Amino acid sequence: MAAYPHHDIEARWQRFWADNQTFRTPTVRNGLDTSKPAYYVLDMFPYPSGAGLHVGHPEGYTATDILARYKRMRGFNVLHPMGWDAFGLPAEQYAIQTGTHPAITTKRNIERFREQLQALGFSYDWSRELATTDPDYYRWTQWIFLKLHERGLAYLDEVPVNWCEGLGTVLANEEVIDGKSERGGFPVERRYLKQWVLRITEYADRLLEDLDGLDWPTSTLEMQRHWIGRSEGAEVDFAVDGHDATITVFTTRPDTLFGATYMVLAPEHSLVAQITTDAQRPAVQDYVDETARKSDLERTEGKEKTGVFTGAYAVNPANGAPVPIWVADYVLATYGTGAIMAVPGHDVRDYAFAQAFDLPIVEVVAGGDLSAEAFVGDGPHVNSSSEYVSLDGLRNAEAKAAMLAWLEASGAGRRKVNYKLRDWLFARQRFWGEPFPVVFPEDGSGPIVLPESELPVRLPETGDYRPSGTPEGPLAAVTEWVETVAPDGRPARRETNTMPNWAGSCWYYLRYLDPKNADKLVDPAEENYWMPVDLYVGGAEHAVLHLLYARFWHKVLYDIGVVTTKEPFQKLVHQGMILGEVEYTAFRDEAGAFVSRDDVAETEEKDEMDKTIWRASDGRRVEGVRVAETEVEKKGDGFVLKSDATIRVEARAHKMSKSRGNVVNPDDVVKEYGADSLRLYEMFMGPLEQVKPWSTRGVDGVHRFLARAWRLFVDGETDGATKLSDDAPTKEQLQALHRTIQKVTDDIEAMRFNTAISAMMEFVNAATKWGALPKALAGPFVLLLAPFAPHMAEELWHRMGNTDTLAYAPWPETDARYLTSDTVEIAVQVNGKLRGTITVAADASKDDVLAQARAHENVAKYLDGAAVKKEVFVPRRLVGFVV
RNA sequence: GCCGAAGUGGCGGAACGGUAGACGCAUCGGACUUAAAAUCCGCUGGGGCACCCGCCCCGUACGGGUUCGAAUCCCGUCUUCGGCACCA
Repeated sequence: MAAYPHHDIEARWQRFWADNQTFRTPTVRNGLDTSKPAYYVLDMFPYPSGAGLHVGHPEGYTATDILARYKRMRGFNVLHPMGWDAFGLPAEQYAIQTGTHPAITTKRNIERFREQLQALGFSYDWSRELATTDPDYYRWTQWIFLKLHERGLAYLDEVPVNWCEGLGTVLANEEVIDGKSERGGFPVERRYLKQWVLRITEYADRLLEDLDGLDWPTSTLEMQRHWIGRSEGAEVDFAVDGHDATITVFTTRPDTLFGATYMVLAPEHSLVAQITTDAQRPAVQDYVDETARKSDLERTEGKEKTGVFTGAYAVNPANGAPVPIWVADYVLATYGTGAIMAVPGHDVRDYAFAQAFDLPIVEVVAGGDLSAEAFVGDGPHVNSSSEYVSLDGLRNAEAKAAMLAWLEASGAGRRKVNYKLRDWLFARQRFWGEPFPVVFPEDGSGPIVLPESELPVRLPETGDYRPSGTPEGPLAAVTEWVETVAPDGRPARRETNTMPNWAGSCWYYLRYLDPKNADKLVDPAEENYWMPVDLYVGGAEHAVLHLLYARFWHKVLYDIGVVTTKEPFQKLVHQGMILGEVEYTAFRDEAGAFVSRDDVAETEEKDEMDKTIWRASDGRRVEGVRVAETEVEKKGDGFVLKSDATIRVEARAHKMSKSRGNVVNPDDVVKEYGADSLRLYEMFMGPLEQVKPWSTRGVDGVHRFLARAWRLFVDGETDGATKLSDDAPTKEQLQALHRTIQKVTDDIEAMRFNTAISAMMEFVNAATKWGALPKALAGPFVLLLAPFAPHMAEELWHRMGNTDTLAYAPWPETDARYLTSDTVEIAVQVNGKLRGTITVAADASKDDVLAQARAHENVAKYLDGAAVKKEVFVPRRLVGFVV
């Protein structure tokens, strides 16, 4: 299907770029001309999986490559690096199965990924390539850990962790979805283990505030804000009647303190055992045991409230009233203080609980109907006074302020800001991760963090990679590695946990600036010149974790003077997912009869392939069968079978997956259509941020466009012979060119690559009609095409007689003279409806245009006999009459 | 349930509040060819009148509103996608 010799061309130019190091960017200390402006355009680096590149990868990479190539032509120094996020579970699992050291697998996968990326013609500076698994790299990951520890931001804690038997490891909260491991879907249970934890909460406020200056998608900013989850309120102390104990609660509604009719402790709360009365002890004990056995999933899935009375009472500090203390699992041990004051009148969860257990509901804010539901809105306070304090008549905001003032004055409470964000569990029981630079002396004294001079702490060359099945990782079994001596000479054991996958990706964007530096993480001169990253492109799945963790580390590095910017990534764009080709699915029952889509119900599963489907009317199983596009037709909102229009079918594109068999392999596309076609198609599909389905026919379309462009230059019969004309371009031709320059330039700047490509297609369509393309237009056009289809552009540039790469040729300038034409077409509306178009001189006066508009035959018909009340004149576009 | 994004031809998608459907795909027709492929040219939202240029009505998920004029702005509803989910 090759309509032009893309194989030869692409191989030749890839070799040229590599041989000539066309895209190598020198370091600042090594001769970079820093009088030029800097542009740092970064891709989220991939995990080099054994499956190789996916068509989703080149989407973002092509977008950044277009920007990189464009900015070079505009005179910027461009930093456009690539590397590998190479620690991770798959290599370790492969190691378990085959005994191959993960380093070997990783190296192999990286080589394949690099080859595949190079086959797509990306203009990376490969001299800056890095891998997180390289000891020269992770030495600095470890170094950052030392700095974190120095500043008290890394600590060992006995924390409830998500122990996953199936993976033989502990998972981070965010790696657990619905009580199962995100990877593999194994059950997860709680266990208490001593683990390294990073104090990210100390940076919560800064992480929140500094979001304001960033050019990021609003959804991502919102997700980060929610994840940090700052809420302002108060801590209130309740004395426990008959015990020398105080229960402190956190509340965002201190104004409702008078409405607190009971309290709830989380089952894990440390005071539960102490305050429970003997009579209630068996019931409480049972309840606590039961919740401990439950996974998070089971705890959250039943929406009905459960709980047990402890028999104890607390004293409401605002009025001295006794408040019964309950234990219930709807209160989380990990948020706030693990205890709440329950105000059923004005909190929906407390209301549900009070209803279930027949607890009193007191109105303290007027305006709702408490017999029906909790009232959470604003209103005047009632029933809220005592000998100590009164809020009656105040609305929420004033009542809050008044109560806070009283709490602080009386010592019963204090203002408090709380966060959903928790400290970051920073240890994994895995082999294939960064070792901690930490040893534990055999005598049982605390951990010793190694000095900088001992870095890097390397992973052992051999080992048994199997999870030990205990919370200790596989490294524990590598005796010759584990047994060591502490810096002071005492025998010691190494920390056998490793760092999580996020560690290496938290700071890689800095190492690209100075990848070979043996003395420093990054030289200040490099950091100063390049940072921050001007454009960062990657998947929305990293909206919270990677981006939040990286921002945290960046701020720590800022505090210790390694970097000079508060934020690492100035502008962020998420590319949308590429789905498989649209598929039509019909449903049939066990007897083989078709069932309409409307009559099919399905279970809600995370993974589509796990869904069960049945006929809604009788509950019998049905199965989906694929039907060809030719078998269906559009009817109403959806598609139906041509053979039976009452049977609606499902028409949708699915996520690419091996099990569905709809994965498109970029290698195949490159082989058949070439890299330029793949690049162009991925950009032409639609807006970068949008989810969009793959279409092989669409690839064909852009390939045809490239072939048409090729034929403008090269005679298909003789190859080599140029078809360009020496004629001076006409004014019309120059106008076409300059409009294209303008449009392509604007669209690249705004990352609207699909419409930039449309503009070039229009130019080629016009040029095809001209018969021959004048040389004076051919050069600028090739330069416009270059960021998108660099191989073809280089080849054509070369064939036009240029001897060097066009990678640094100046970007074509628009000439304003050719952006306007002498005449313009103007729409004529009467009462807002289009009634005709007229062609007038571009600089025609308002009166002339109006006169011409009135003279238009069809317009005149509508104006005839009607009084014109208003005339609208939009220069160069439209006139309107209101009658 | 909450937060965010989005609903436009057969399909992917274009449209500073100003001629809706650019560009591409698919379909159909024509040219070239012994034929096919490739290529080139043309048509293509729906309906109606005219069938010679043309003209009219409807149409951007649905219902309202603002405006001379709304895919675009405002209010409400529905649907889809992504995220969060007892966070006090």
